Amino acid sequence: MATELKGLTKRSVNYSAWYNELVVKAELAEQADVRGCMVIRPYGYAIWEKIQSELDKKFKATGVQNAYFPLLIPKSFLSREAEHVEGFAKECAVVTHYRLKTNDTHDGVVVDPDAKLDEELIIRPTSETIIWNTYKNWVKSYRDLPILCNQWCNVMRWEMRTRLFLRTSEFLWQEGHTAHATREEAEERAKMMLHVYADFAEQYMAVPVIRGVKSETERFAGALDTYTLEAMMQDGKALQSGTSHFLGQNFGRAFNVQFLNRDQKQEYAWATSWGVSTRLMGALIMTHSDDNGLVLPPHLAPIQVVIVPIYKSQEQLSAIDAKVEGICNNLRNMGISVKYDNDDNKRPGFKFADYELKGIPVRLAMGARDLENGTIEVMRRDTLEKETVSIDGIEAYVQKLLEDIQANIYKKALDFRDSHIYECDNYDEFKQRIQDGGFFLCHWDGTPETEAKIKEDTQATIRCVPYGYEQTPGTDMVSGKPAKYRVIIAKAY
RNA sequence: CGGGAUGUAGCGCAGUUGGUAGCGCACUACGUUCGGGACGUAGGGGUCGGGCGUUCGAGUCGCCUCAUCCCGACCA
Repeated sequence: MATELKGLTKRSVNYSAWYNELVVKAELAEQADVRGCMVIRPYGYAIWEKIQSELDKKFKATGVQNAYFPLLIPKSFLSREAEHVEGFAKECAVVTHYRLKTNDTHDGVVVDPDAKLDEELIIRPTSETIIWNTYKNWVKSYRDLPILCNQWCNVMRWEMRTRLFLRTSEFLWQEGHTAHATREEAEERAKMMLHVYADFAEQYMAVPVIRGVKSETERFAGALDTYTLEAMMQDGKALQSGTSHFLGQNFGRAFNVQFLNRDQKQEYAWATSWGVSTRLMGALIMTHSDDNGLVLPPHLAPIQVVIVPIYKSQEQLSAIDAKVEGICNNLRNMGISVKYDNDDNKRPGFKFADYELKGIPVRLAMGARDLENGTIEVMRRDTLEKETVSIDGIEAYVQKLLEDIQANIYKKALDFRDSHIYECDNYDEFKQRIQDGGFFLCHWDGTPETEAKIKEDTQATIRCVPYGYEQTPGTDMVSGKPAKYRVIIAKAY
């Protein structure tokens, strides 16, 4: 992959993976001083806000309400659910003290040993435990159900290894936690949220996703079923982009959330949880970016259109200002976000390159020539094509162009993905070809042993049992045993 | 937690056999420029990650330590 960006000198040369290093580091985020944490710059955060607001609308349309629960979780809560604690124990940040004091030499502070907590507190890696401990007080009757809560918050997982946006120690996400009176209702909710995520990924992020179910070993800690979205990045690797879990009665039992059902019997509540994180921004970058930087889908771009004036004198600028003002107003009235950059400190060429790096879908440029001819230059970020069009009807033209871009980058990503999905029935062939990336549809006998062998031999994992693919029985390429269906196998981030 | 590497100006880096710190970009001022990351002139900015040691003298050598990055195992 090319890494050299014109004008960036050596800043760019060091990054081999431009799509998750250069663009992100240069424009959206940077590493904080704390291990594996990140600083999200305002422009990057604007993208996250857009993701938040659009997803939030979709959640609310299904009856979900937002709430907020504590950051700190008593250590004992985590161990109430056996699998859950096992899954997260190795990556928890722990609060042990509540006070500092001045050191002996009076030039710094130390932890006050007298301020040790009786019970340590865990910085939430996820909030099932503290939320279900709260639900206990909310649920007495089937009439109290369902509870459909979501929270937008940060969580912390002290990962061995971090990657910007994909696996940071601290990350922003939303986590939905629902409680239901029946198994069917909970399962339905878990599946429903997967489809909410999938629709969002495809319609807003223009990221095609495969919906499916995780194998037992890849399941969330404490879940009976984990539904997942798998997206393919430009290097052919899979990125898990959203999960929804059917948790059965595990947390109801662990936190004693019982209710009297219609048959007047005590029953444990049924649970789901589902989440997406700032990892989605990683997916966005790694799916669409090119050598000129980020390519944002119009439906998510904080700025959809940027207008750059080209002028030699203040008089010319004033004339352009006047002309552009009307266009800006019209576009805004159509619900299109526009930035008119008449900042005198930067030259046009710089602005062009800069907004391309930022992924602004459409750029309009107006200069003296255009003033004379009644035209304007339009550039679309996805193909970098430029054309000069009449200023009459430019607003409708831009509106249509934005939709074209949205559709085009989705199609481009979809074509790429579909041309890198292969059916494979021969293990030796598989082992060789998987090294170049791609998704492999292979028969699986359903055993963890086979799964482990594939992982050991190739580092690839079973991503999911996919929906939407016609399934025929066959033979497991590893074990030779009969298999009921094909699974998606890929290398993953 | 194993293996590898790196810490020098805001960013990216150079710094030879030890001799008192430099380059590009960025930044400031002025001028010329302005249709694809402009140019000239003049400037500002550094406890060389930290500590201890060797030495007349350490960015450079030794030991310790901290941090970050990359590759694995673990994970959204």
